[in-house]
Amino acid sequence: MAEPNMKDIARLAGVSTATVGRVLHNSGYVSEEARESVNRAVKQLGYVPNSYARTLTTKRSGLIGSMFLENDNNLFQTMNKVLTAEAEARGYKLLPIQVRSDAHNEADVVKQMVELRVDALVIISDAHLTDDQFELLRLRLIPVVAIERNYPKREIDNIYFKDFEGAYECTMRFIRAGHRRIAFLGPRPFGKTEADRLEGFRWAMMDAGVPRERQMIYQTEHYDLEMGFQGMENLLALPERPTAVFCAADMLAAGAMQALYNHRLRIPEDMSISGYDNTIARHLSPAINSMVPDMEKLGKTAIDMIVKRIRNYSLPTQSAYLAFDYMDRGTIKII
Amino acid sequence: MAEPNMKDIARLAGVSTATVGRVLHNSGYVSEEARESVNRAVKQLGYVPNSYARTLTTKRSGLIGSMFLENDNNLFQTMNKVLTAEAEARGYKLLPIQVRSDAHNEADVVKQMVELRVDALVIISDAHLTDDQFELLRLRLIPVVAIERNYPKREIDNIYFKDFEGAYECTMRFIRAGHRRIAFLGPRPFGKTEADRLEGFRWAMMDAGVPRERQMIYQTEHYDLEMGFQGMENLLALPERPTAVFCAADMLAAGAMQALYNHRLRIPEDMSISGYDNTIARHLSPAINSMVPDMEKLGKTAIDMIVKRIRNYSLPTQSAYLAFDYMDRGTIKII
DNA sequence: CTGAAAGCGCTAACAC
DNA sequence: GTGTTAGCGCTTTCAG
Repeated sequence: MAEPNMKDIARLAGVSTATVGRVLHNSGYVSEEARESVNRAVKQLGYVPNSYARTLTTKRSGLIGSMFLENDNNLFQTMNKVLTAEAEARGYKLLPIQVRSDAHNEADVVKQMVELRVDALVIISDAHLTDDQFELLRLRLIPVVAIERNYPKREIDNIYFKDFEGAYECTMRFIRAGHRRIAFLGPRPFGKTEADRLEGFRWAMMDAGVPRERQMIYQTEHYDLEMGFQGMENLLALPERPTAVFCAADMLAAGAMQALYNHRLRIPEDMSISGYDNTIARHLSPAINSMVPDMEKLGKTAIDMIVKRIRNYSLPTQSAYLAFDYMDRGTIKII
Repeated sequence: MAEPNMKDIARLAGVSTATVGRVLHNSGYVSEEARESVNRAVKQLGYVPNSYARTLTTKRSGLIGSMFLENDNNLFQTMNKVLTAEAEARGYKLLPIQVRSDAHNEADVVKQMVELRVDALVIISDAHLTDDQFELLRLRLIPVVAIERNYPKREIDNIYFKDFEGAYECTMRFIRAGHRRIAFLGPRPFGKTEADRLEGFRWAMMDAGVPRERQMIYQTEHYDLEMGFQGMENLLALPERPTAVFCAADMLAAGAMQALYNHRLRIPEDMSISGYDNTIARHLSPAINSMVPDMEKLGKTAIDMIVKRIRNYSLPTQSAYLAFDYMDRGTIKII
């Protein structure tokens, strides 16, 4: 018998399937005697409940989907980890689906999620949805929470990190250490996250008395290593080099550091540097300062929003801003 | 109507659910007329099939589970990516579940997989199972393929990488460049993979005329950055320093490079180095030589083994050894 | 070419 | 305390 079911258990235990159910869910009154014989039968037959039958009846999958793009760094992986942990703590399971960039796949992920009847969906960062997909989710009354993205026209909860404050603090650290010629090396502001990081830098610099037009800013198209390399090369070629570079992502810092290495410039003696997001900062030579997002809080907040909205779909839109911690690894020279 | 089903479609299209099914699966004869009105109804109602009902009837989930431990590097993530792609090409979906190390979770993952009625299971590297869990899978006739691990007593297919050959080649590259004082910095041989890498090094060295007892070997407990750092510190403290270090994992190389950085030793001028597995090799300063596992092949092989065993569970055990490619980034000095 | 109907395994009333 | 039974939405014969 490859697939024993409740009926098999009931028969072997000499009870009805209802009683088996009661034992399995610890609900209602069951005699000690019945409970034991059911448990024995379960063990003997190696019974494992069929989640499909259960979901079909209860119309509740207990699944929270999570969509994310493939990505070199492990930021999304970490997010999924905390989401999984928190989801389980609240009686749900996380179903993480990586959106591959090839072909039709992108459009199908949401359909897949709906097919699996997820009770809610987390959209991580730039795993963008089309209007049709949002519409599908709305029709199905599936709560959606977006991380690091906002969809103002839609009833979608969102969670952001305090990127303005984070970038401001990062820059301030350089300033307080005596730097003035500080460069910004980061992506062009294609999203709020990116824009906030740039603005955080700009405001800190202005507060330090460096007017906007005199600020050194190198913008990249993405978060790629090569672009960080190129950025640093450009900055080094300037008539007046910066003494410090604020990289708006660890991966860009990694590329930048390869350029520094080629030029035989040392950190922090010849150049001060910091990264952002603390993804690979710890693994570089040397390990660099970075901003650490509060992941625990992310998990808790996201799942909390979801649970609330599952209870009441028509709640007003929820928002949250989460903090960073500065991780100092000594890559800023004090001058 | 939040959840239209086949009956709703049938009613709206003026046909029976059987016909709806035929249209949905492109099977059997359906009049053009019927087909169109069904498709129209599907669109109009935003119908999405209920996978739970389908699975309940067909007793085939179309899911292939994949279990892996959380891990700093993105090797497992890459594996899941190729497995997903290949699974989809063969009409399956991959269900990747990360085994968290906290509490009971470890034991429950397999049960979860069985609850979801996965058609097969991939065990990645050291996501080890207990005897009970194997037994559960065997009872259910669920095919299992293990990557980088072997379970000789059980009917489990396995896939390995050619770690002996890979390590041999890595070491030979140093030797051919004129090095003799080559150190091994890698994990103690707690598994076949690890043992093979160590042996590959040893044999290459012996072939180069360095007797076993004169080989410099520093063994670590795991693949941690800190252990790589410590290892390099130890090697540098030797009366006769190595001129080259073969790191049996990129992460160890990253740690080792932090030690080199502190000592102001440059790569490859002062020390030649190579990593392994090509996980973060590309991101380090400088980017280092590494062994690149053939991931495409891994995906294809794993899913192929699985499909074969789904067709015929009692096939003899299948094994595969996959090759590496050497990636030269110029971190070996020619002497 | 199309429809009716019998399950798949489980849950949740509702009786007893 | 326990058992009966009616679905959940789909696939799949089997008749037409």
